[in-house]
This record gives sequence, structure tokens and C-alpha cells, in this order.
Amino acid sequence: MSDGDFFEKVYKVVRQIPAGRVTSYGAIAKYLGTPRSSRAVGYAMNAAHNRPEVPAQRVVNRNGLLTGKHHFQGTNLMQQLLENEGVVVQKDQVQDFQKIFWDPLLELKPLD
DNA sequence: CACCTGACCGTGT
DNA sequence: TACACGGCCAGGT
Repeated sequence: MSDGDFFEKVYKVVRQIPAGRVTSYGAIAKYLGTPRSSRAVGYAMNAAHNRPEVPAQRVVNRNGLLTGKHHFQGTNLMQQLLENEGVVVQKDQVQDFQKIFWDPLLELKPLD
């Protein structure tokens, strides 16, 4: 595994998040076996702008807060994309966060 | 080559 | 409750 594969792994997981569900940076990092790399997951999302196949709006922070909304076009694009998928967002906060939370550790099989 | 800067998170005081 | 700290990855200056 070369070093640059980390972002790719992140994208691979994010791509599998079902519409209408969300997960967190930390959950992805943990799934990849590097629980301390949550920050790097965020950086991967920042770099994911070239990747239309990566639904970055489905990744929020551990509190269900849309911390990365400023990196989308406009002011509310991230929220609108989510609401478009049936996710209710209010004041940058995902409602029923725990309910629609998608944990790769549980939903996804160990590594892919 | 030595910093610096980010879509974060857990722990400690 | 609030802040400080270390760890993670990649690219820029």
C-alpha cells in the first residue's frame, strides 16, 4: 500500500454511504484502522472536489454538524443536497442524527 | 529543508 | 463548561 492510498480508501467508503444517511469523519477513520486520522478524512473531502462520485455532503462531524458547508458552492448547497436526499437539516445540524447515522464499522464489511 | 495550514476527534485539566 | 494538546495526511511557501 503506497502512502497516497489513504484518500482513495476514504473515497471508497464515502461512495458507499446510502442516500438519506450520513456518517462522520471519525467513523470513517476508525473503519480504515486509523482512529486518529479523522482530520485527514476531512482533508480528503476537501480534495474530493474533483470527484463527482464522492458524496461529501453525507460526511459530517461527530455531532452531526455541517462543519464543511463552506467548502461547497454557495452557502447552503451542502444542506440542500442532504435535504434533497431526505435528510432534515436545521441550523447546520442534522436532525435525528443518531437515527440516520451510517456506521461503516457496522454496515460495511471489514475492509473491502 | 523547515515550517504552516486545514471539512476532526479523544483525552485531560 | 471551556480550553489546550497530540495525532493524522497532503500540499503550499
